[in-house]
Amino acid sequence: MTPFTEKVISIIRDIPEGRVMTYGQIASLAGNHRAARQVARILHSMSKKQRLPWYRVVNANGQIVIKDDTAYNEQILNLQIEGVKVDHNGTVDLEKYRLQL
DNA sequence: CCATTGACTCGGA
DNA sequence: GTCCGAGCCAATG
Repeated sequence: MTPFTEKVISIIRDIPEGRVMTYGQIASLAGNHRAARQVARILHSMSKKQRLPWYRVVNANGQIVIKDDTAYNEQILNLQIEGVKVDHNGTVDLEKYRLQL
């Protein structure tokens, strides 16, 4: 692991309910604003081994972009449970739910 | 160890 | 609004 990875994980764990963050935002906080992809990758691999609210992470457009359909639906479901509205495109209102720092 | 991949992002046309 | 190209770098094989 790298400090970057751990930082990303801790940041994600701190995302409160009903809020979301973008990959780029997290990457930036973790030290590399260009490591958005790694953030995504970390989620992909870590979510299998740890409990992370990975579903609170969306891309820069507030849209859920994920290949695995099962996880995709799961993400939307979890967000809705927390009160985040997701439209039929799998997009959330960033202006409203994005966690500002 | 080297090569490929990818839940991304940004800027330009 | 769209499409394209390039950057970035950890994880995987």
